[in-house]
Amino acid sequence: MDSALGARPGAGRVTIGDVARAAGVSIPTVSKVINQRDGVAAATMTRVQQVVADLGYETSLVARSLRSSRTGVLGILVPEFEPFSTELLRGISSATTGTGYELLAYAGLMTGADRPGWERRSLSRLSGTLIDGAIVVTPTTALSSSSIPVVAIDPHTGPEGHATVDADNEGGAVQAVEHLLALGHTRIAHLRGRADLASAQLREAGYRSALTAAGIVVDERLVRDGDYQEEQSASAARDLLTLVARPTAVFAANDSSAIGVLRAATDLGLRVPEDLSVVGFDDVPQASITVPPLTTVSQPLAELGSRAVELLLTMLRGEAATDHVRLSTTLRVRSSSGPVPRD
Amino acid sequence: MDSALGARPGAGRVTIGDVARAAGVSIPTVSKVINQRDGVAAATMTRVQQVVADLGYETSLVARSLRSSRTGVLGILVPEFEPFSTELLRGISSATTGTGYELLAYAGLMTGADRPGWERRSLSRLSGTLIDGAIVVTPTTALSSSSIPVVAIDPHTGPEGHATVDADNEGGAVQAVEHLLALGHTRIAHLRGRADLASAQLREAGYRSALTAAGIVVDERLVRDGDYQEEQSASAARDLLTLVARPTAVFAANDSSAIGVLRAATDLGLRVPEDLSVVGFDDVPQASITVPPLTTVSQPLAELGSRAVELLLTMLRGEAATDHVRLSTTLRVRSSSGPVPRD
DNA sequence: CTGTTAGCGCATTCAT
DNA sequence: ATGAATGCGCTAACAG
Repeated sequence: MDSALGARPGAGRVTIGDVARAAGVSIPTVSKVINQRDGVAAATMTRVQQVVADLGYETSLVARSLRSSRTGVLGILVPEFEPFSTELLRGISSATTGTGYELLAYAGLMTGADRPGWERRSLSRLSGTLIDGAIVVTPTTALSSSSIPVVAIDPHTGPEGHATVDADNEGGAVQAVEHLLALGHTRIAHLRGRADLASAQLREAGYRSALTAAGIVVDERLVRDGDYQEEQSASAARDLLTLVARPTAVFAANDSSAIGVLRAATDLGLRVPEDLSVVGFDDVPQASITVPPLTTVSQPLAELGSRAVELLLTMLRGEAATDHVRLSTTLRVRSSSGPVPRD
Repeated sequence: MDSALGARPGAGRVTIGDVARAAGVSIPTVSKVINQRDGVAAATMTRVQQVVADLGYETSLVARSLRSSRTGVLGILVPEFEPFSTELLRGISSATTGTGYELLAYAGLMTGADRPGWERRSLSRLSGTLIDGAIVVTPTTALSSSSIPVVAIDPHTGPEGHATVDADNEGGAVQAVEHLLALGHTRIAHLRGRADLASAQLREAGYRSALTAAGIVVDERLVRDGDYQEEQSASAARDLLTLVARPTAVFAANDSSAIGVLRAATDLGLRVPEDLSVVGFDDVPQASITVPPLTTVSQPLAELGSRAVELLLTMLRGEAATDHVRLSTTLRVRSSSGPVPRD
């Protein structure tokens, strides 16, 4: 007698087998009841449902997805959960509510050498199929051949190759620099982002074209690498701000960089915005609580997320979809930018 | 020649079988190589590793978890992705980085009648075991008998029954009310949260005890239901603010409610803080960008998350752990509170 | 209407 | 050192 087998459901999970045994039917019958398939007597059906309720049984996502091709779950793949991706998540979440899909956000949390390629790995791990479709946040490589529909948000390689939702990086940079020009600044520095990322290249391009359009020749000494990081930006800013002819304004490629500039300025005894104007990019929640509050280019993060969901749902329905959505940015003027200082 | 078999990995996922075939070995051998078990010749090992790299093979989380008991993934279960849970996520993410675990955040996105019990259902779906342990955010029921370690963040039923991390709700409410008392307010109203939630009850208790300690008898007409929601709070606030003896200050049970109060005040032509002081609870990112910026009780959300991770990791290691962590709150004084108006 | 037989992709004995 | 067989929980064909 295999005594210990069915007796103690308290130990582990309740499986479909436990339900079948308790209801006195076979496993496939329970499966049919659960999946609302017909071919089950009404009496059997209610009895099974009763047992399911009693035992608190829930089908295992894992086992089901191994066998069946549809799970009703959308996957969001992010490198880690930081302000940028969590804001996207909010938009994704509200756009998904009521569609019948559930959400599964996955962070590989890769560090160092493993980092590049995280999106391929994560996608591969979840595919096959835990999820019916995926939204990949800031992938650094193209996700061309995947077995499920994939939408990329702000891909670092540009919009080639897959369905994409992104913000107007170049246009946003132009807005930022034009704002500074309008305030009278002419010596405007730029802390660029990671050279390998499309967004960084576009923001730099916007910076250059706005200056050129205003008849200003770009002074290459005023263009430094901030790498999208606060630390590195702070040290680059220190260099910049101790130049003989120091810039009166800095356009940083993202908010983290801008915060680094703010720190450097404070360390050097420069007041913002009286002595130095600073403009960032992204408008993460932290941007409004810096001292002074940061003027920055706002990306509609939540909307980026919801548009990605819409695109993905369209693809899931098998309908043709525009494979590229670009949203416009808006300049959020706060207190870190002001008129050029008179000397 | 079974030509179409191993040749086209582009079609679906690359499975362990594809690798085995390409490397000319059996599936178990590949499995051993991948899981770093010994019993494989060095030559075979490197050959298999080469093929794995070439094909970009990654073990399927799904298949592995069905068979093996450990997945190296921590699950975060949330009702949906809103500001509260995404802030927690950030703390969880940074605390998990470098531990070797990956993160899987799951939102059931239940609405209406299905809502209660979402945590049981989600846990059951992911258990068995996609995840090695779980952090459940604001569960409304006890998760006593689960097959994996579970930590609850801010459980709505109080700290009974499971490992818990929460903030000092009552103490925070006391701070908020004492702040208003210090500003000279005596007619202080309270918009309470959902009656069934422990946090709401504790905040109300703090409100009452702070008033009582100051020798003020609670005026029950000044205590209304806001249900933690902006809409309902706005309408309750409208009632409150049109009373003959209207309150000069409102302590709202959370920030959403406080924002509702702000709206109602504006609609009625009342200035904040000149005519009315408003204090919220939570300090979600939005609290700093309201007009005027909201004075509120700040919960250390990111730290709540990281402490939950620490607790969970301890449990996963099989060590004994204190099963209840309570973090203190701090009052964040911004501009929505001021001295009592003179009349 | 119900139960039997397969097999999803993988990890684990146990043979060889 | 390697491979054949088995089973995880579940669903899809079919057979009774």
